[in-house]
Amino acid sequence: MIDPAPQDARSDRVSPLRRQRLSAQDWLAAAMRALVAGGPGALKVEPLARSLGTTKGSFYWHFADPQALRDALIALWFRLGEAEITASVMARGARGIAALEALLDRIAQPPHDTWGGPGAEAAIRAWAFADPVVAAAVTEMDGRRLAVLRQFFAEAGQGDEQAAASARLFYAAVIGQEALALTCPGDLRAVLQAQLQMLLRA
Amino acid sequence: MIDPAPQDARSDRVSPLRRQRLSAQDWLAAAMRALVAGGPGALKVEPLARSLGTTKGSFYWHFADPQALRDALIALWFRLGEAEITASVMARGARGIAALEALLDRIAQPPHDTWGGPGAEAAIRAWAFADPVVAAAVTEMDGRRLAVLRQFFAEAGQGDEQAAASARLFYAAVIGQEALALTCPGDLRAVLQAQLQMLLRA
DNA sequence: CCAGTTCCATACGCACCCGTATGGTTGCAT
DNA sequence: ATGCAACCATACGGGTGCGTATGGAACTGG
Repeated sequence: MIDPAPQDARSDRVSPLRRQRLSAQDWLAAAMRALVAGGPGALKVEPLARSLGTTKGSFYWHFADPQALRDALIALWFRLGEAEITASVMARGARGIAALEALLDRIAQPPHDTWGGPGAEAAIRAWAFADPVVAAAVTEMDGRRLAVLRQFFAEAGQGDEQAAASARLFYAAVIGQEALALTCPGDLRAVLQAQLQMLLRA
Repeated sequence: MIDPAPQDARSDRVSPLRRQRLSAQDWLAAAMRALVAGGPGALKVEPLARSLGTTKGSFYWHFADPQALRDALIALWFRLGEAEITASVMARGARGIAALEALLDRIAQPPHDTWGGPGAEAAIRAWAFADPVVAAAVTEMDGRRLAVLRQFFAEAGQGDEQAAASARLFYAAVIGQEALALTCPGDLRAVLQAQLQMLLRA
């Protein structure tokens, strides 16, 4: 095929973003991008290797097998999501409405493109269809987030039942808007702000 | 219309999942179930054939190739979704709040398991990640649904801008709740009813 | 410069799926 | 019954991804 010269140095590799040596993080970032762009079916070793300008020889050095990559990817998403929560909870010890608004700011500012960008959340949630392990992680994450929201609404003066309902409606709005934003763009922050105002008036 | 007439069950061949002869509808139903259960990656000819107790020889009789199956599947979802809309719009010429409540009843009653059950909507939406054609269909569907909702909220007395915002929030709530219901079960109808009440009070 | 470790490229056997070609089977009409 | 059309099973070549084995390149400290 393409064999112009005997093994010259790497300097003439076609890949523009070719790094000399890769880390497990690089593979995870590539996997996340592939997941967002192509769904779970894109999490294959050899295509990922091509997207990184390397071969699967590198992959099997950093990971035992594709399942290990998947596990690490879910764990990474979970850690980032947890950090998201705690960072907002810890924000100057905010409580109640202040905490909710801090959380809203955090949500309106999507994660870095390195980790899949705005579509990451929806992609992970979509992935849960094809993989029970992912589904379990998403369920756990949903539970934690709902618990935090419930607490904030309770601190804002709502009763237990009302706070639970508000938490669910707010969280559903976030999920729905994030999914909707991929097809029908809109001002995520403004819409969620409106939803929050409504819920706080109830 | 879409339901195939029940074949006369030949009782001498009662092999578990084996029908004597299959139609394109049978393949579409199997594909929809596979999509919900395993994601887009499960839309492969030979696995589908096995799930139907037949071989791909049958598939390539009814469809030109896997892409034709995918196209037909999207078209089917689109037709069913459109029917859902028009059936609610046409419901005794309901308008405004009555139309919204009729729509809510329709949403709370998920489609038949033959076409993927409650997870179908979310599965299609997830599929849009991996396939631009699906993404286009989902975008089109979102636009139509939002337009209908906007009209209903306007008929309920809201101004253009307010109606648009309400439509978006209600639709996001539906999407979010459907996604959430897969991990954290809850009373879909009650939650959406609450959201609708809130929106109509604004 | 050299040895040791870290990281990657290549090759190979295996398995799965695709798409076609071909012949066989079933159902229906005459 | 018989002939035709609809429908399905099987076989085959090609492609792609998996996982391992093995040699070599790139970096490190001495």
